Amino acid sequence: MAERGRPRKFDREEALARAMELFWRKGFAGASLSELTAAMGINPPSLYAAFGSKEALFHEAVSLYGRTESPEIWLAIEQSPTAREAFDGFLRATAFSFTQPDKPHGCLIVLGALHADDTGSEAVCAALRKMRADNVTDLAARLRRAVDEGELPAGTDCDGVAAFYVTVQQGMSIQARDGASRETLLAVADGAMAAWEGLTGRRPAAGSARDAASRPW
Amino acid sequence: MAERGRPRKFDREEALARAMELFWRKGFAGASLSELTAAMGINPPSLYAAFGSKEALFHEAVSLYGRTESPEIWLAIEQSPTAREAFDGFLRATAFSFTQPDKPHGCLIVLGALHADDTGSEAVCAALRKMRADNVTDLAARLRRAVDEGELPAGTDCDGVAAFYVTVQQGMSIQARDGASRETLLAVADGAMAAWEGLTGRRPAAGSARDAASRPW
DNA sequence: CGATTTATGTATTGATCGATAAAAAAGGAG
DNA sequence: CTCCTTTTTTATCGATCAATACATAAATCG
Repeated sequence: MAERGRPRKFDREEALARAMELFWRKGFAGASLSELTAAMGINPPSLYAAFGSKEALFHEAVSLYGRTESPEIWLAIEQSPTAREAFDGFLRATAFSFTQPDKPHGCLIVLGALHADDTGSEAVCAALRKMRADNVTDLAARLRRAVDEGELPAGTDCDGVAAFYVTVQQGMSIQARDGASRETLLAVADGAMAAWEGLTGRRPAAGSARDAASRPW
Repeated sequence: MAERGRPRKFDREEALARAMELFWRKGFAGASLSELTAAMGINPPSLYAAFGSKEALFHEAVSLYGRTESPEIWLAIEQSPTAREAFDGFLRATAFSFTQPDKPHGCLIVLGALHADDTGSEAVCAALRKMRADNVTDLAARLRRAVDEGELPAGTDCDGVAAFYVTVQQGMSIQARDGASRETLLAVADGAMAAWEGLTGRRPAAGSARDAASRPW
């Protein structure tokens, strides 16, 4: 039952946290093995013995990120009594999470691996893309609940509204990485909420694209 | 006056277009020299003789991108009679530009170099960041013009509104890269325009962050 | 104790990165 | 033709990439 062999000298969770921070700041491809091992305070063989590979380490780092950095955001979605408060809290918690002092700004899941190319990062890129898609699904589910509960009209385009708010959140990752202040991101959140009534009120029946005849572009 | 020496065998503009397309698809760090030379149909010495370095080639590619891929978007800003039509056209042109068949989806300026780390891409990253910041400035200038012309009230937070719409556009880059359809992006554009009246109507004086006590909803 | 097991530190591995050296090739100038 | 300039092709350069071989160290087991 007891541990066999030489005991590990470093704290696995602590090393993983350092790796997460580096991936968050520099992306999957941008964080090299030498940088990772330096940040984690270990040598390459220890990294591979403990985590398997750079890609496996990244997946664990993303999992840790989801458990430690995002929860306030999704708590707002689940625990707010109304969908409007849920989405407002979602965006406001995002503004706070993306501009924490002493932490990389923006979201690891958005900024961690955008290009499906970088040295065999296809699987990594696909995993993050799926997480981003799941976010849209979760937001849409919250909107459908609001429709069922009578808060929103039956004709609400839940997928479209969810896509809009996720798009704003993803844009906030770029803005945060570019140095936008917390106040600026909160103003962006307010802007997005200004669309709430228009988006969730009675919609013009079918289709979101207006007739193209009137606009040459 | 005439050309001296052995004439160049390849078309410089054509090769640059191929490089732009590859950078657009894979980012600055993700596009390797071997991939670039293969796409451009030339050997490394020809690339360096014609463009100087990978970074200089990227800058030229970004310049070409701005001249060939974006203009419709900024035409909408300058030529629309009202600010509302300007921003609506801006987002709709973006939705079209980001989902062109046979071209990488999303924006090179947003997706080309997000992490200031990748192998000496600091200058590249800073250049794109400046272009993104200039976009906010340009949008804000259009809003100030609308204030001067009486279309928008004097208290309009032009910088805040511009930040909001740029954030939406940047989020559309992520969405487009993730496979969002043109219709989805147009719906997102409609969602952002649903915020127009709320954003450009009379605002609560100073500051963008609300005091939580007086939610108008 | 010796045997076993696991982790560590050092030193590399082959592959690929961005960037060039060197020499042959293709044009105009004399 | 012989120079001169510039581009071409071929074959790399040293640095860095992600990932390991190998021998040693530190623990438990019998």
